[in-house]
Order: sequence, then C-alpha cells, then structure tokens
Amino acid sequence: MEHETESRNFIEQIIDKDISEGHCREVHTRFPPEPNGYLHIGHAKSILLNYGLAKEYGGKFHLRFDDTNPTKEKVEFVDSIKEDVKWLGADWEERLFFASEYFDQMYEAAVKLIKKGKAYVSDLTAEEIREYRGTLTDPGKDDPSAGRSVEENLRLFEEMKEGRYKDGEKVLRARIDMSSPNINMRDPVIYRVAHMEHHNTKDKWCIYPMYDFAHPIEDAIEGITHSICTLEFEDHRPLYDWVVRELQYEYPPKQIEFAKLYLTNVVTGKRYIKRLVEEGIVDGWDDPRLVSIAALRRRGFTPESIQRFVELCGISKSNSSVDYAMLEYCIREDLKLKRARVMAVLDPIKVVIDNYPIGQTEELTIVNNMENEALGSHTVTFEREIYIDREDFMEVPPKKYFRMFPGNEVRLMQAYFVTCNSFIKDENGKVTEIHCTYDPASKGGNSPDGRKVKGTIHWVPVSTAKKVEVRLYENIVDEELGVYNKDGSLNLNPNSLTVLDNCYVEPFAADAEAYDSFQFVRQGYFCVDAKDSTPGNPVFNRIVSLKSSYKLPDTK
RNA sequence: AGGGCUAUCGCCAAACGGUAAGGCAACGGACUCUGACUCCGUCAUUUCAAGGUUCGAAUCCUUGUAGCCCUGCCA
Repeated sequence: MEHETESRNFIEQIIDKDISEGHCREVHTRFPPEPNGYLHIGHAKSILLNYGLAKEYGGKFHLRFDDTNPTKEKVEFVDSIKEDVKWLGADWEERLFFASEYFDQMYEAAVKLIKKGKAYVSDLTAEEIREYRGTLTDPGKDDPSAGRSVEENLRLFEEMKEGRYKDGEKVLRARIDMSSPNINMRDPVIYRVAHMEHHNTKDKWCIYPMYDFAHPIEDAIEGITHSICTLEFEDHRPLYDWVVRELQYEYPPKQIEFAKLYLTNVVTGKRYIKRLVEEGIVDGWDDPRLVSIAALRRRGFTPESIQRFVELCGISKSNSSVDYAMLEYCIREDLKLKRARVMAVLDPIKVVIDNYPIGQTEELTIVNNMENEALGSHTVTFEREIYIDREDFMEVPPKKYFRMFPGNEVRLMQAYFVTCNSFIKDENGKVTEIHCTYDPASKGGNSPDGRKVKGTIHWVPVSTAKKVEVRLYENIVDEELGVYNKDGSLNLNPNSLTVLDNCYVEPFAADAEAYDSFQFVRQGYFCVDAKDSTPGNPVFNRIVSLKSSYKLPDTK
C-alpha cells in the first residue's frame, strides 16, 4: 500500500511549519457539516483530509454539526451524515459535537464583544443593512445604531435573547470597518433573531449566531488547531482571525482553505442534488446516477476506493475538475482481487451443443476469481442449451475477431471448447440460434492435446440462469446537457438510465451473498442495486462502462 | 470595476533559484481461460503572455491576460 508520493501537500507544509515554529503542539481537526442535506464525493475529500491529518499528526478528529441556523436543518440529515462519515472510515470516536451545544458560550462571547465596544445592536432592516454596506467598489456607511452605549447594547442584546423582538427586528453587529475593501469586515451581523424551534435546543433560544462568529468559537472551544475549509471562505479568514483575537483565546485556531473537488460530468453541489431529489428527477438522495456518498455506496463503491480516489486527486488551491475515469479506476483497482466475478449475458443468443446428449447435465466448478483463488469457487450446471452474448458471435468476422463465428473454435469460460457449425436467422436476418459441437476432452477449459483457442466467452445455462434486469446508468449530467441552465430551467439528459430487461447471470450471482459485492462481468464491473434487489428479481447496476475495446477495423 | 485567490501535458498534480516527478486518460506492442488484468514502450526542450534580474528562472521582479470567489439577518 505504499505510494511513492514523498512530497507533502501545501496544508501539511503549513502544519509542519506551525509545529517547527512552535505555534501549535498538537494537531486537531474537524469536519463541520451543516445538517441540511446528504454528503457527496466532495465532502469525502474534506472528511478524509481532516481525518487523515489528525491521524498523521497524532491528533484528534472531530465530527461537528454546524447547526446554527434552525431554518435549514433536519435531524434526518444528521443521521445520514453520521452514517456516511463512519462508512468512509473517518472515526470520530467519542468526539461528536453540535455547535448548538455552545450557544451559551457564544452568547457570553457576544456579551464580551459588546463590553469591549466591539459589537452593537442595530435597528436596521435587512434591506437597510445591505444599502449601508456599500458595494464592491464603494465603501459602506456607518450604521445609525453604531453609536449606542455599551450599557444600551447590553440591554438590547439581552432583550433580543428574551424574545422581545420579532425576527429581523434587531441584529447584533461586530464593529470592525465599514469601509473595508473586504465586505465581510463591514460590520458583519453576528447574531440574528429567529423564533423557531431548533432540532437540538428546541425553544431555548430565539437568537442564533451567524457562521462567521460561531465557527471560530466552535473551533477554539474544541481545541481545533487547523480549521480546514474550502476556498470560498478565504475572504472570511480576516473575520475568523478577528473573532479569535478579540475573544483572546489562548490557542487560536487557524483557518486554511483548499479547493473543492469537482468531478467532470456530474452534478456536485448540495443545492442541485437537493433540487433533483425534490423535483423527483432522481429517485432519492442515493439514486445511483448521483455522486452522493449514499449513491456511491449503493452502486458498490467501497470506502477504500474513495479513500484512494481522494488521495490520488491531491490537495491544492486551484479550482479543478477531476476526470470521472479516475473514480472508476479506483473502484476497479480496489475490487479487482477482492470480489468474485461472475458470467453474464446482456443480450442472449441461444446456443445448442448438438453433440451434448439431450437431458444430460453436469456440475462444472467455476473459480470465482482466477486472479485470487482464495475467493473460492462455485458450480454451474452445464447443459445442452446455453446462452451467449450476441456480441460474442459474428456471422462474418472481421480480421482479428477471436470470438465465435462459423467454423471457429472458442472456449466457453471455464467449461469446454466449442466449434460453431451453423446458425439460424429469423425473417429479419437476426440470428436466433447457433449450433455447435463441443470437445468433451476440453472439460474445464483446456484441451489435453495442448490445442489453443484465441477466444474465451461468457455463457450461462438456459434452464438455470437467472434472468435479471440490468440498469445502465449514465451520470445524470454531461458536458452539453447541464441539468440546469443558467436561468434555472431544467435540461435533463433523458438517457441517463437504460434498462436492459433480458439479461442472464449464472445462478451463483443470484445468491444473496454475492449481491453485496461487485460482479465482474465480461469487461465491466457490475454490482447489484442493494436497495431495489429482491431475491428472484435482482437488479444490477452498471458502475463503469463496459470496456469492450474490440473495435471493428476501419474500412478504408 | 474594489478586494481575495488561482494559472505546470486531454484531466488531477509535484517541483520552494540548479536545469519539468507521479497518477488517470490516450496510443503502440507483448502476454492472457474475461479483447479484462498484467507487462513493456510512447506521451510538456517547456510551465497563461511579454519583458527583466541571474552563470542558471515554472520558481524572483515588472506589466499584462484568463478563470474562480465576495455586495445573505446561509454555511
């Protein structure tokens, strides 16, 4: 498992420096989701980065729900987030926190700022605050309430807390600099009134702290040393530092920003996924066409494959979009030696083995994974009639086609050598049946005379193969067909799901145990849809494209 | 336009003044009981551009250019 990456990413370099210069003694990190949606592959990067850093430096990793805005949060999401973080392998042990547990301390912190003259209660409406804030190019104007005395501010803030004001009637603002070129520093609102039940603190509070004020406090309380977040918070860092400084924490946490993970051709972004789910475009947060953690899990991705993916993507500050092929590579790589592989036929043609006695059957031993015999074997019944894939037969083979065609001998995987003698076509010219003879001496897939065949193909017995539905998923969005246009209108790729309903797999694949794992079918990987599959009616999801690299020669 | 950030192969990404790592993808070829896997080979005389400093620059300096983020009582 060693990777020859000796270089350290920029965050590790910052931490190394902090340690060597004595700015911190230990390294503690956190993953701070707001419980307002499901986690997706982008969050996995943050989770694994934070967890990995804590582990690497012998510190602690915290899972903290940033639940400072009751209008958007639901318990449903805290449960799913916990499940996903745990599944990814980031163990917070007993360190599960909620920002709402610190509301008392945040309130005291706000009082402290007021006493220092660094915060004041404002009477301005939201619109007025916006007007007073100025624009990107013009400085803001002082809030008319800015001149209030400490005593008055203290009284007003307490009244806010007591519920004497309606939502939006008053806010607490930090007194910083209304003419700062950084808009976040123009006396940001740090507490607002919201008469609403909080999922955790119920109706104890009717005022709630804003992110910019709450987050540094949460970090400081928990002893987080490095507060890692995404690039869009860079402009907030001066405010983060201001809060930490004004509150005089002994060991101030430090914010470090890194670039989010984007994948090519998929919808990331909670907002969009949320909309797809709400509008019923997909069948839930775990719809396999999405890249939510739940969807990836349902498709059969392993935690290891995602860990590896995140590791391969690297950490930097430049916005980038990782090729989806990299994710596919990681799951192929991880499962290659880990899972049983089964035979499947997606588009069947019946093959009759003329010299195999009618009524005879035999049990053939099939090795589950020929690259890893430790995975054992199973048996499949061999009989006179089998199915092979339409793609594995050609009436007139082009050059270098090694699979079945009239007169050619091929191997039925782990079974027998067969030679095609003839075939039957229907009135449309479609091949409906192929006739072969088999070589009884080649049982198991090798001929005692050392004869070689170039092609090896999948097969399933007609009488015992399980019929399955195979769903071919495409990512729900692609380059030309963005799900949502700039104006917000919907533009869905209608072909994002193709159902193949006449597919067969060997009976082994229908065992419940096998369903939990990936099936390596032909050149692609399949896995069952753990949600929809029921015994007897299994559903397979394709997770990567079939890599059928045989191409017809150019006819020039 | 004011501020912040970023620009290195089709896609990620190292390199921290000493002469452009690695991975994915792609393309050759070998091997093969899955046209998979594996294996071997090819793939940036050049780092957004133009100048400058240096024996030496992706790295330092100038001046441009492009992209992303910021005007929520969201996080």
